[in-house]
Amino acid sequence: MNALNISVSAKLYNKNPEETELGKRILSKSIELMEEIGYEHVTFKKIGLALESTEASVYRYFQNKHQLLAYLINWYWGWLEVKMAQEFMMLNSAEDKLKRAIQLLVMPMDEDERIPHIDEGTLQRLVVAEYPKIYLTKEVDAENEEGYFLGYKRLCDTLGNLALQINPAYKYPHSLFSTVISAAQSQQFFTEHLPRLSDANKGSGTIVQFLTEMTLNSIQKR
Amino acid sequence: MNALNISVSAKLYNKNPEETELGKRILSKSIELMEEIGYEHVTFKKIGLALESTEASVYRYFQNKHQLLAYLINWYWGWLEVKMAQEFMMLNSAEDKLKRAIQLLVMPMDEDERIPHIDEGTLQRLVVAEYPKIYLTKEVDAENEEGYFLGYKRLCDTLGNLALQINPAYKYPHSLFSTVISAAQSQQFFTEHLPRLSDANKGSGTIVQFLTEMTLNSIQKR
DNA sequence: CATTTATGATAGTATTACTATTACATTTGC
DNA sequence: GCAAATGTAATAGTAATACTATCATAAATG
Repeated sequence: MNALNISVSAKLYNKNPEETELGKRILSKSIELMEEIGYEHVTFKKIGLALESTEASVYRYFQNKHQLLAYLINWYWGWLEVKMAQEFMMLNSAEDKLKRAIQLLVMPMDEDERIPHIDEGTLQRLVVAEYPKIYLTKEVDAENEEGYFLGYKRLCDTLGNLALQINPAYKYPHSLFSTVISAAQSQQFFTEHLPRLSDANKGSGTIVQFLTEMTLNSIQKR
Repeated sequence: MNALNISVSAKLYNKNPEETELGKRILSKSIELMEEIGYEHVTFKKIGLALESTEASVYRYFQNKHQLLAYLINWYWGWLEVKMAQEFMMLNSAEDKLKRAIQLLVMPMDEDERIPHIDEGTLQRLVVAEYPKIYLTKEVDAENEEGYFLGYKRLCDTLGNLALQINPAYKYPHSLFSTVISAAQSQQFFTEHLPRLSDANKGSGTIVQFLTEMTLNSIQKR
């Protein structure tokens, strides 16, 4: 049960929250709180209160709410990639790896006991509910240069390369996997809140099947 | 050059903006302003100022910024559907209609001179930059009941039915087209701001090809 | 001509998103 | 064991935001 560190760009915090107790409690509580009341309704004051600490203390770690969300979401993509790398070791074909990757994107996550201060399941639900908000802003270009989106980009690359192993002539690996990852998130959201926009009833099985078919049909040479 | 009216649910405004001059100017100016400075930076005060009117006047038409955005985006989906219906009359096969629909989702739009107070091109760019924000909130279930997302749902249905004409056994028409419509938007955004997440260089051609291939490969019986 | 409707002008409130300062407790380095 | 650095709490203050309310007036309508 050795510790595991997910690396997140230093531009995503004022002061590294992984390095102090309060920092870790901020991560833990803000995931909870954001998932519970929604990003828009969160303020640093409320986080401070929930921590029995203060607004000012939270500001020491993160410049603002947006940066905090970006941190959490990047952490999640980084963690998913580690998780995928582990699982891929047990698989041989690129196709099996892709299938497994799609499952990991969609299936509810268990707590990773190597990282006690972050509840991965809650974080996953947070990502489903909020992830496009980190790039859909007028600051996207500046933040892109700061590395706000590296986690997402890396994950897309990884999956895109698997696709190219299956069919080196496939022309749209980046577009396909940014689409698949987005769809993995939005289909979960739609299934729960806007069911007319999906064909899944409950559970993640249908979403996995839909995405797997779509992915493999797109890649395969014919 | 006869007028054309796009119907938007009455729950999406306090007072129908299409019915007064000021209302139309509010639509026109807020599209411009939101596209220019971004949703987050818009306030009703700024809209009032841009109109040489007042904050209070804007509040008479819309309860808040979120409702205004929802109105504009619904208007856009409604307008797109009308546009598609027109174009479909000139086409015979469901496949051709789907191909054309994807083009309309992605290609830059010309101003529709039947509706002088709305610049469809600017509105399209606004939708690309902001559309998930109308449903990614904790209020989604309540707003769904008010009809905030009808435009999107109807468009998905329409395209899903075309897919079923091609292959009545296809299992995921709703998921596929909510994915394709979302991807049409996000690929435009990525191409401009996060190019590592797409394979398109410039222009909308590559995006259209990618989406068309993905769609047809998914639907087709094999 | 009377009245409804639309708009403008102004004021006010609670909340948010910060910034700054001070003080104190704890850890660490020597 | 002491000094310095670090982490945190407490408090105060500011500018902007998101509204709500009221009143006056102009224009449209019946």
